[in-house]
Amino acid sequence: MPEGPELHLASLYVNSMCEGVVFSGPVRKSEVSKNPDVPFTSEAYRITATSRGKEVKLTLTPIKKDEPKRRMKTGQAEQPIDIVFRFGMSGYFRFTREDELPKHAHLCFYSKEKPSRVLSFVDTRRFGSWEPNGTWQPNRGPCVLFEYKKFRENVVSNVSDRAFDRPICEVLLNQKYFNGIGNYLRAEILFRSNIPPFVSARAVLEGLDSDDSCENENPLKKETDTKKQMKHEMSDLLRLCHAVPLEVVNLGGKGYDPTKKEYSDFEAWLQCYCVDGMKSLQDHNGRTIWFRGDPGPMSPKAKKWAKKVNDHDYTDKKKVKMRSSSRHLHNSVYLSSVSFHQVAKRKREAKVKKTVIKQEGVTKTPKNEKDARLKEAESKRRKPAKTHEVNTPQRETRSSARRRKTSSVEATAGVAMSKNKNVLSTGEE
DNA sequence: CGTCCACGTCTAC
DNA sequence: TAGACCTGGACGG
Repeated sequence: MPEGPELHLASLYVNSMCEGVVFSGPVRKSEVSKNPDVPFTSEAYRITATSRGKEVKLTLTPIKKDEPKRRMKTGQAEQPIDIVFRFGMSGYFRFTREDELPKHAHLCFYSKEKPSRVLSFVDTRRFGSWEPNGTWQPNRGPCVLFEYKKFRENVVSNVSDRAFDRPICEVLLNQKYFNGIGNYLRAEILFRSNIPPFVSARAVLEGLDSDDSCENENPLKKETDTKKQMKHEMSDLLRLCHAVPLEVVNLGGKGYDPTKKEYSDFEAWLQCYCVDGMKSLQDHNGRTIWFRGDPGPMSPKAKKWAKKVNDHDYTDKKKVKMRSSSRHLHNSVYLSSVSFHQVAKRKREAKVKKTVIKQEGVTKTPKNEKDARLKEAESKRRKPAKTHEVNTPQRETRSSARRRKTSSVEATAGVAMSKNKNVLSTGEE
């Protein structure tokens, strides 16, 4: 669940669920968590939340009574405290009855009522963390959602930073500059801007104005600037870093609470990430980047895999093959956020009908366009084309009809995508 | 059953 | 620039 929009939706969730609720007693941590204890206890306190980028801050505010002395004695808090959370890969908040505490609830706040209700921080994989009396992590930049102006200035005034030497898709995950952007957002943002993922970040960003003209509400200016301006604004990468996550927030808070919603909205919203017909590659940090068309000049090619088992091309290829072919079908395991889960499921189902074929290439020879076209045509023709890997013909059972996205590991130039989102190809070999 | 994969940081060689 | 840190769903055998 956790990129900027989900963190913000989490804060909205806490504020709406906990409005008017009085909490009481100590904050309890699960046995298994390695995060710090939260040394706070109060007879009566309230909880509110705010978010910034990929962090959420809970504020516990004791409700005033008029006997400070007594409270002092019993170690009761008088002053509010903040707890700053990072969600890792699977964190989220839930507010439930005490008897229905979710599995993997690692930090719990109990309400004062008889059968208590509990606000809990749930985190299956435990990559999440919290800091009592914490502040926003100092090395993280301004929030792409709610500090847009500062965010923009921070990037524009620092493009000379070595951090921008890298490909844009990798820089977008740098929280010092893009606090709130994560793996699905970077794919969606680049997709909409039509910028290949592996082009130099500096090349893309330098020349952008620290002042986003969209922010100027000056009507005169609007009039004078025409379509050109609009176009520029729409394609301005930094603006998209704000606008795209905002769209997710606007899909609704319901999209967040795993119990309530259908996640079809979120699924339908994705245009690139895990979408059939899109390509994917591992970036230099081993993260999967989804994109369409040309990967760009700084793409990692197939080195990553090739180098490992260099001599043994059989095993190596086999391995590569497995990844590429099976990966797409599975990216679904997002426990904390059903949305992703559902997304994958839907795609798989849709897949059955469609028949997409793709070709993988991780091997040498980037082929030329003609080949690409031939391949594509070929794959279109034979439906469930098995992808032939050089040595390992990988078979795909029709019955299991798994879904498959295209992947292209090679930096093959953009293979023209057919409009049918289903088809694609990119193969090498 | 085993392998692969996942919305993210972290720290250590 | 690798691992480490974790759990669990989907698949393949």
